[in-house]
Amino acid sequence: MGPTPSPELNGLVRKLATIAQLSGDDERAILALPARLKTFDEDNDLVREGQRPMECCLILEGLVGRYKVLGRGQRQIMSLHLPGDIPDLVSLELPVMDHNLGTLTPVRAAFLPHAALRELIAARPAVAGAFWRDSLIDAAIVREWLAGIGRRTARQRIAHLLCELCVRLRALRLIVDRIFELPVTQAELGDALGLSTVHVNRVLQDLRRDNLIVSQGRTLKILDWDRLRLAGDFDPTYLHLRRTAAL
Amino acid sequence: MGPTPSPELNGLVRKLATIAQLSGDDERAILALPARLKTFDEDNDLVREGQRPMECCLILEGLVGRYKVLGRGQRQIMSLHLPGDIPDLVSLELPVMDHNLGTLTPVRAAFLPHAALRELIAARPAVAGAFWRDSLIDAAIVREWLAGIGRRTARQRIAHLLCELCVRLRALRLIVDRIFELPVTQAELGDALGLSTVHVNRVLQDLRRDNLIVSQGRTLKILDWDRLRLAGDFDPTYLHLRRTAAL
DNA sequence: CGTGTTATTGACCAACATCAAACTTAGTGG
DNA sequence: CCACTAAGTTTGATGTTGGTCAATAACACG
Repeated sequence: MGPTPSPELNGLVRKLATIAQLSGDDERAILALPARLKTFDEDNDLVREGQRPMECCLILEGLVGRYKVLGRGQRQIMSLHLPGDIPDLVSLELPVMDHNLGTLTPVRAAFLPHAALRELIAARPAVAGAFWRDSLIDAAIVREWLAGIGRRTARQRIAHLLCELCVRLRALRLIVDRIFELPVTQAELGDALGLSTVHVNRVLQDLRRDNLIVSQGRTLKILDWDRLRLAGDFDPTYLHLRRTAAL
Repeated sequence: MGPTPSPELNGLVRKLATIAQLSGDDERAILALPARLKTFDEDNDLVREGQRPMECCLILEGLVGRYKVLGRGQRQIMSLHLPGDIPDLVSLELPVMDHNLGTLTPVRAAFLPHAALRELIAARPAVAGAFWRDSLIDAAIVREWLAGIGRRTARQRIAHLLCELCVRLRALRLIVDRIFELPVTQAELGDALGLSTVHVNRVLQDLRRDNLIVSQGRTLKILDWDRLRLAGDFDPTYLHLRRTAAL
């Protein structure tokens, strides 16, 4: 008898369901993965550059950022990861981490041994395909960010990111309407968008002034989806979601 | 007996050899792939956003750029692809292209049917792994570019890109020393780096003035590798090459 | 030789960064 | 319940990198 099927791994199944179609057997095989649960405070690293992890971390709850620190201590966040993501799935094929994974909020994570994941992949081609697909989508999101940082204005970039997070959260059924927690500081937003904190602040004020969004505390509410989408030049194709319902 | 083993596909084998270890059987299976050869002039699209390709293109010769065109006609090149690359391998899992692939030089390419690639992947796990690994490295390169555009100065970005291309070309044994053709216009460099043509020009002049590089025509020669590397804050870890000899 | 593309220059400008201070908020312990 | 503190946000003043526009020079190619 294998390990107790963790209800914890349901998030992974749900996430994969947003991008691929899996059979009941596939899902059961995923749920049977052995997992070591762990919780982290805000601002902690799950995995660090240079490490050679023996496990992959599945996010159960909270927000994780993938980042590098360049030359003079400047941080660039390269992607944001939501519950259901396995941001270091990459470590299965690329043993040495070339970036850090850090929590932006308190995080609950499940650590899945490489060996078990490899078995799963070998035994269940559909799951292997879903994982491959997931890392390709991950890459597509990074490319979209690259295009944004390279060619979009600060206002566009911020609007775009808000749209992206909204769509991703809705696809995961973590929000229903267009109201969500954005538990990141403006400094972190800047690190993700290649902007300074001060500028992020000013642009956010603009967006509020224009009634595109409101935010009380860390709750963010998109007031005018269509105009925000327009302001951010946002087109969700690059997310490659299965159900366009997510829009 | 399958189709004639094309010497053309050797480039793919050589490329995969730089990132993964394949058996003789794996290599023979790759070489047996059916391929439709095609040549393109400079500035043509191999695949376009929105398309659903039924084949993947393997670059045999020339330089290919992956790009998007945003809102007001501004182009962002998101990656550069050298001979041996299959830049649209992604289309196997993500049927709708979310970007364009265009030639920056005249290009010879081999088109490989999806069906044949799927059979290859199903039959040879090591090849599947190599492909996965390849797309993960592709993503790692995009992340590095993202970090650069987000946080590095124009000078650093340009120096970094020159270093990257040099290392990649050497890994493929396409150059021996540090002299290579950079058959791209300054406008294209700008599109890749998120800079204007004018600024690219000025920074290149600086690099020449500082004796980091020389360029006659489109032949580029790195004069002072160590200082260029320093100027670009370049660390090749993210390329995940098998032989560090490439340095 | 023309003719079109690419590189170079100069003048000017805008977006965004930096610095530093004040203000808000949320949490903490007495 | 009220300081007190630390983190985050907001503001203003000022600086800089790199963009834009437009013209000229250098090539490359037929």
